[in-house]
Amino acid sequence: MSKRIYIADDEVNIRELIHSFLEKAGYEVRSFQDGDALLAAFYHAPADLVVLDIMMSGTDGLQICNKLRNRCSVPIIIVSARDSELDRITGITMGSDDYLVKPFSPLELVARINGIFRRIDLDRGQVTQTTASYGNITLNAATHETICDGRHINLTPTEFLLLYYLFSNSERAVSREELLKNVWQFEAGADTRAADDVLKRLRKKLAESDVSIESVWGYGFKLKRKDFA
Amino acid sequence: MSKRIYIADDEVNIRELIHSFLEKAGYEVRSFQDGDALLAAFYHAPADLVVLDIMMSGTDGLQICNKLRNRCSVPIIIVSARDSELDRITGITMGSDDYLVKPFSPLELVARINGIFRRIDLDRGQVTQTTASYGNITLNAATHETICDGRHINLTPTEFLLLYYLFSNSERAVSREELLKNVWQFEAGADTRAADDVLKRLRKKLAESDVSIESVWGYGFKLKRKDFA
DNA sequence: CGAAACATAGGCAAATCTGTGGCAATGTTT
DNA sequence: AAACATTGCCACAGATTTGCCTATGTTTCG
Repeated sequence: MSKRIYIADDEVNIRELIHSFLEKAGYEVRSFQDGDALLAAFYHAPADLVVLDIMMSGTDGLQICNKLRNRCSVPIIIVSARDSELDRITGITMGSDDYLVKPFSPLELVARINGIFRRIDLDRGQVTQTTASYGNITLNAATHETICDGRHINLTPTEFLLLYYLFSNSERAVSREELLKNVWQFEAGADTRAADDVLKRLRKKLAESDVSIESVWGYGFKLKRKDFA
Repeated sequence: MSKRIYIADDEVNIRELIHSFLEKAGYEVRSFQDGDALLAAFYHAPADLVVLDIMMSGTDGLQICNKLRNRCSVPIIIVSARDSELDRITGITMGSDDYLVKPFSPLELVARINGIFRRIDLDRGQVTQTTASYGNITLNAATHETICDGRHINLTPTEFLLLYYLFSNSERAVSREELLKNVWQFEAGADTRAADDVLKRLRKKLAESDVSIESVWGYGFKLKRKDFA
């Protein structure tokens, strides 16, 4: 799920610059003219990270930072035109996670934001990879979602399991028996065309995608990318 | 317990400067002439944070950073005489938590190190933190209060537990069995649709909110924000 | 070439899953 | 004691899934 970032800066140019860069980086962004507006929105629905200018009309960035910090552990980045050692140290000591001096590179901001999220992930120790990809399709085992070029494909449980198994063994052909054993947990010997049926439906749903499921005559199936001539 | 910090820098003056400042700040410090020595010591006894110069004899700082990152989640700060946007972005993207340009203020380094440890503490606290948020809803485990847009929502104990569990696992789909096990503490296999019942009531109560509880066919449930197209 | 084996597509119906409203058992408050 | 809240269960309806069946291609092999 995409992370939500709130920005407060009273210079409209900077605000929109940051906004567009962060959106391009895949975040959901909302920007605000001043800290009080941000704070109100945050109370309404918390963000995953906050970018604050120090010099704003109304409550200044440091105070906003303080209020947020008292309330929760949301990561905060302060951006400011003021550049002195003392300013930077104050900003960080007051509770912000980083302090950038204007003019700063939007790309650096993005990198630092990514870094903060990475730090949080590392601390959480969540390194479990739950996705499998092939061609332009990605399966997410954690959410049971199937994405093709950003679009959502609706797969039934059996279809999902079968495709996931194929994705996990994309480099080789898979036999029907193997599918029945691993997807259906049947014991070998079951004489059923069930796998063919699911495959039939999968092919229909994946028609628009990059991925095709070739049949290996007399054996089973194997994944292949369509654009491979 | 005092935290242990390792420093690698081949300029002896800088090394000792940093060393003394960090010790004054209450950390246990060991410094090394180059990255390889630091790495060897780290394998022997890991540190809580590492400060790396980029330009060192032997393996350079970025590579050391990489090796450490592959191995564990220790926080890393890179210090370097090279100052360009690209250098900073590369450093952070490669896995460091911060990038400081020489000459830097030792006090700022200390402040940033404190900041990183604070971030880790905040994240750790999060696990046992009393509040969980999703969309515009915040659950407070301590008071069993549920707030949506500042308004109060009245949840029964079971509803609260279930929603709290969903909030804590908002990034993935949760199966019925898992819910029964964790919310009801039933052992698996209980054939009950109690979860569906609570979900039914929850959905009704959350109808006005940002949050919707989607069902994952044949599996369980997953949180989703409504304003997401 | 022709037959047999295998694979695919469409349709169908049984089985499964999910949401809803109602209801009763239990415990709690007034 | 009566009103209330909570919560699990049931039955029903609607939707979805899925295995099978049949008809129709496609490949292999004698």
